[in-house]
Amino acid sequence: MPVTIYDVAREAGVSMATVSRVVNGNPNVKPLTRKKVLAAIERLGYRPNAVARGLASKKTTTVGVIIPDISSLFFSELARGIEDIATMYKYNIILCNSDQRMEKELQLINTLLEKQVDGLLFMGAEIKEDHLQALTSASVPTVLAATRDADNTLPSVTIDHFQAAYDATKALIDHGHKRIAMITGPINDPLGGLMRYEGYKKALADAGIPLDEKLVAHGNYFYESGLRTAGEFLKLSDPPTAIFAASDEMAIGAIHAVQDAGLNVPADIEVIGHDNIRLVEMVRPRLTSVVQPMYDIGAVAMRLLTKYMNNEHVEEHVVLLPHRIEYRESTRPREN
Amino acid sequence: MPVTIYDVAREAGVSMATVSRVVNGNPNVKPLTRKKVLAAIERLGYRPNAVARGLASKKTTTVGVIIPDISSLFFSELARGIEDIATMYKYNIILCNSDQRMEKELQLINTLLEKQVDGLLFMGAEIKEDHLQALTSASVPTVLAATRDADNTLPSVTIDHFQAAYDATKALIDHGHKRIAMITGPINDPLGGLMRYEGYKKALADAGIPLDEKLVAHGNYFYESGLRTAGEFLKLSDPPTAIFAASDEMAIGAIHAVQDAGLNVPADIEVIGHDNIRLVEMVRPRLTSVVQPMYDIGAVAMRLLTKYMNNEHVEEHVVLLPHRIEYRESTRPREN
DNA sequence: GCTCGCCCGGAAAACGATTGCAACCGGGCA
DNA sequence: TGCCCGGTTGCAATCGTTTTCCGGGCGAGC
Repeated sequence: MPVTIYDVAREAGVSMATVSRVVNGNPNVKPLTRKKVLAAIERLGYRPNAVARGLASKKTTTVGVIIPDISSLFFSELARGIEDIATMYKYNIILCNSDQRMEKELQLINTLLEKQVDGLLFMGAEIKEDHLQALTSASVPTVLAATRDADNTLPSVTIDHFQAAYDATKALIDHGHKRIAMITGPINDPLGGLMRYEGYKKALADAGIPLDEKLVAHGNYFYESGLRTAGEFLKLSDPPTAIFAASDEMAIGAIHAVQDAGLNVPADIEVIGHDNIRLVEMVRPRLTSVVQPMYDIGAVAMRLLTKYMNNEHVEEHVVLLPHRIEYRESTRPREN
Repeated sequence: MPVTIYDVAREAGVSMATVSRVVNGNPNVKPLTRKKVLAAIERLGYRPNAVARGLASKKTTTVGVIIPDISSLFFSELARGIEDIATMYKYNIILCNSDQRMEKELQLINTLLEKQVDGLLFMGAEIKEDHLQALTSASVPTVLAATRDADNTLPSVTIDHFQAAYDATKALIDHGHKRIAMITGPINDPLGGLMRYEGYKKALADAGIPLDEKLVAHGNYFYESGLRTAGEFLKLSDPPTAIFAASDEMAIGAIHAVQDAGLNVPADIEVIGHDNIRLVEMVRPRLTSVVQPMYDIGAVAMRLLTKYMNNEHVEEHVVLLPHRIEYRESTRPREN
């Protein structure tokens, strides 16, 4: 039978209330009394029951995290940022994989609310009406990380995907390319799929380069799909001279497709990836990539959430983190 | 104010006890009554409070997971295995990063026990006396994943690291190599550092090849350390003709070191990695590697834990999963 | 027609904390 | 000497469930 606050109270000759005060660092306790209580706690090996505490105080110091797939390089880095900041603020994380399946996402939200989490951190692709409804069905603050809902009703932390794709495409254009292929994400991913594609299109348009549908493919962010779709590009009668992929894995797949075709990166074809995951440094040639600060996105999102949980004032609930392009050997050195 | 079981009871015209029975699927409820209760639940949008439930039932359906670093490819895959099985058995996961720091590990164990987790899944390198003591200070079942304590007092799920390293080294020997380098893990890692090293030594000894200390380096499992230590090997007057690394990242680093020196893998130097993370398919040449089934280790560990939590009988508390070598292009085709 | 069980469902006691409120205790001040 | 006051402490209600124990009602067997 575990020792309870009552046992400590008896042992120390005080009331439960006093023990509770000592445990919670309430200053209204005489130093001598505090010492007695602390001694009793030590002697008995008392460990406060967080569940009971949660029931009484209506706070669990736990936040729910819904993530598409923790085994993904991208999301695991994000998760690390989340967890670090959570720890810093004394919160624990209940981690759930959703596989982006809506049904599972909704169910997870519900489960987490049942567990009385103090806040919710949500990652996913599309945010539908059902999500919003589920998320607001209880009054726990929610923050979206690396995602946004269509009309920005929920707080979120992302980068400007449109601009990022624009920049990457522009960089390729500045290198003199006219035939620039893009491997984007699934069409149902508003940010990774659509926004990046839009940025690509805009950059082409601004440069007066006509869009060629044959140079656009949709991948699933994984290596395989990059390898495959880039392979298709190379079979065209008029193949691209540069490729921009919406994920690093796909970009690396593209590089290998190029190499397998006996061509050289970057001499024959330049490649730019997206996200700048750790992987980009582990391939030859090392991959030029749009830096999406995953760790920071997670960290900032969690920080934001703590503010909501403490009822602190936040001035801007939609935060855009800066991005930039990290140039490596999969693109040719710039002129300047 | 959220709706409670009491509200539901009033709405349905029954007692709290009956509502509880319905919610928990207790069969002792007349179908008609059940229907009334279910209707009331629906009408009110009742969501059971898991904290209160946990207090009353002394079960939280939550397990604590202590992991060195979730952003590592190796551990995130493991975590995925854990989470999948946990979900399957209706458990949630509280995920904590330890960075292998003992102090933090002990503190995390304590926090998780305070939160009344029903079980603990621990990953780390070395298990010391302090760990054992902390882990047994409450009576929640614990399983080690991808780790073992020195005298196997705790349940654990791993592969046979000694044999795995032996096999890898042997494969290299069978290819005719005499100068085989090893990049192993830190010396304070009993499995990844020591055991693998022991297996390597034994294989050499069995083949009558003298151990050359200059061909042994300790890395930290990361790419960088593979790149660096392999670079050192190549500077030797009598460099190795094969390298076995205790992690895939280090192996890939080694490959790049070799390539950067103008040599060819596998023609000049063969390389074998360890773990078979997803990365091995994303480099050229693709990496031959010892398969450590991370996902399965996590899954099996979690499954084992559920058995302990349900007081089911388990016949073998130390489980060794099978390993094998997956041959790819970083080694030369075998003769047979 | 009566008794014996068996279902069902209710009352109420845990579960282990937090917390508002009241009480107590000296000391300072008038 | 009496009163007020601030700092400490205790009492007891409360949080929202689960679960034990009990009793009422009803069908069946004799």
